[in-house]
Amino acid sequence: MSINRVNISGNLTRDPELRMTSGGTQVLSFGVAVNDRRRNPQSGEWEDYPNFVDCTMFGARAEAVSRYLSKGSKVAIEGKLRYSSWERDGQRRSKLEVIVDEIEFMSRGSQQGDGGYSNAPQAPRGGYAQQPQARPQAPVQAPPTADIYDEDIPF
Amino acid sequence: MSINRVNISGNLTRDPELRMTSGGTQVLSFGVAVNDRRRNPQSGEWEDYPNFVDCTMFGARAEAVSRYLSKGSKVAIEGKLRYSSWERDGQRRSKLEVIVDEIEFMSRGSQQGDGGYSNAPQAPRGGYAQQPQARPQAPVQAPPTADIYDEDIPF
Amino acid sequence: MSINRVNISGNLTRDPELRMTSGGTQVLSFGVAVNDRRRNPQSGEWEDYPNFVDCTMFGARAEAVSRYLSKGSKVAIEGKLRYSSWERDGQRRSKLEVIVDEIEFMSRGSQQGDGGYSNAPQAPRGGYAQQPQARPQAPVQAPPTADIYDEDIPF
Amino acid sequence: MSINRVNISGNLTRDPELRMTSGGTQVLSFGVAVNDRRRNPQSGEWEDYPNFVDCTMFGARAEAVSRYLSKGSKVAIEGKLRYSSWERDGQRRSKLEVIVDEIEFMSRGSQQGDGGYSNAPQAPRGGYAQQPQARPQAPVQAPPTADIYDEDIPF
DNA sequence: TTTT
DNA sequence: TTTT
Repeated sequence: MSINRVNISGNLTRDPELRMTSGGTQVLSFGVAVNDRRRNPQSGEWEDYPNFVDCTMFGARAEAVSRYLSKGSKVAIEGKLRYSSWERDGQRRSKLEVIVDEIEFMSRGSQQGDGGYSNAPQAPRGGYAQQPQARPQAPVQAPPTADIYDEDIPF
Repeated sequence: MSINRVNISGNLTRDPELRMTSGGTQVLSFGVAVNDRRRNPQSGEWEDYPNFVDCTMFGARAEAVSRYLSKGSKVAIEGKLRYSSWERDGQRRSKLEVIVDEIEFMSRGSQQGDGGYSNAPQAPRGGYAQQPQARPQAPVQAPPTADIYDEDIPF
Repeated sequence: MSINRVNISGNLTRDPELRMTSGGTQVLSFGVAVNDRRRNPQSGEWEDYPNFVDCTMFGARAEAVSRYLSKGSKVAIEGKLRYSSWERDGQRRSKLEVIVDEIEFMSRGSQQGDGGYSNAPQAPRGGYAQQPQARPQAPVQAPPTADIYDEDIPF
Repeated sequence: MSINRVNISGNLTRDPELRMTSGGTQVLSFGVAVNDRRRNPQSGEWEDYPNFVDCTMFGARAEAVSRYLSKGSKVAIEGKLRYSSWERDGQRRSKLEVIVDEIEFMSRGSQQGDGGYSNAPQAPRGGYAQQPQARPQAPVQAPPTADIYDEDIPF
């Protein structure tokens, strides 16, 4: 009917949260920081400006995916925009988020202590009862940037 | 660096607004309703759920484009997500919008009185000083839907 | 699994062809010219370079859509890339095409004689038995471009 | 003008090739296999159907990127479709490829011998004179798939 | 011509 | 704040 398509890549800003609708549908929520590299008008330096995008994923895959994602994980996502609005304290609020159709893991998250990075998903930790929120919060280790810019070229 | 790409189609929810930054850059703002056709769980009827997407376009094309768009215009847009946040009344607010890289006109808006439809952009009305907001608000004439669904098929 | 997403807009290069698989699935084939506007390095003039993209659409919607499209129709398409290869005369041949998930009509095609353009889909001509290939081949009337460029701006 | 946007992810089918136009522009060519997971109609098993997509990247980034990619590397790509045609042996030939605007590394390729995986790009091996084609062809070590499917869920 |  |  309409075209509604989003493709983004970035890092999870928090551990994903898994919940269930009353109808039994699994719902996974997480935030993705999509960095925009721009030159700072003042300093002239290149800086990353994060675009914080809330993402929601439904269904059985949501549950499976949740076990492989944590804060810091790098992902590529395909989905669509979804608008919602509500009222709070007499004020109209609204948000725009991304409903995830496809997700690819570009790294495991920050849970490992070895300092290594891997495109292999982390081994799922804990049983199905374990809530993602219950994971120990390891210090976030910034992954090395995987992108190349003209300014990196030494000639 | 990151991938950040949005493709949407829909109808303008209001006349576009053109303004200028202090640096002289033209900025065009408009809203697009991207409809999502879903079956109403209660009634079982097909219904359009609108996703309201705020769009911003920069530069000289913004000014040109503004003369061809009005409330109701159907457009196809390519752009990227941009997040911004600010504080109001001690409350943190944020929004996600689409920065427009490419726009295509799929109809003229609602300004014509002849009931005809055209994919030709409306002739630009008025000179450069005329503000889009100043346009007379003609009654909106709904164009027939241009999409075909399985349920339309009579066999 | 993988991300595979294409969004294009352009004009049909020929009337669509509808056929049926042995399994009874409807298959619609058409070509879309996606114009790329580049400056000619010799003349310095802006020129449109067409990218010819073969598109295929499956299922009941394919049949319905076929009645609203003809050579010259402007469409916006969302789909995915599909590769296929075969052998002919001992030579390996391959092609890349777009499998259509979503299509939007941006104009009716060239079948009308009035020279007018419309974003209303053409009234379906003929009953269900009528094959698209049977349509009289009207001369193609180039639709006016619906896009605005910087160079159009008279100041 | 037109919308022309492609987002894909997949694995390099060969080491990238870097060349230079007569005008001094760097051109990087590589193939990407974008897998489509479908159930085999005969066996009922899930199988990967590869879509082989030729990719071309221009400019200084092309040269930089070439040092971080090799056969097997997983990438996410954003770009546009480009059609070209030519004549060979009196036969008209054409191809559709993707011109790369953005690339992200989702793994290093197959050049390492340590069996480890990393989302960190491989350290660039060799000086600028070294041609990608000159790289020793290490045995390809398949990374574990980074995607989760419903059928992986053990309940 | 093909990757995982 | 909303379009069709």
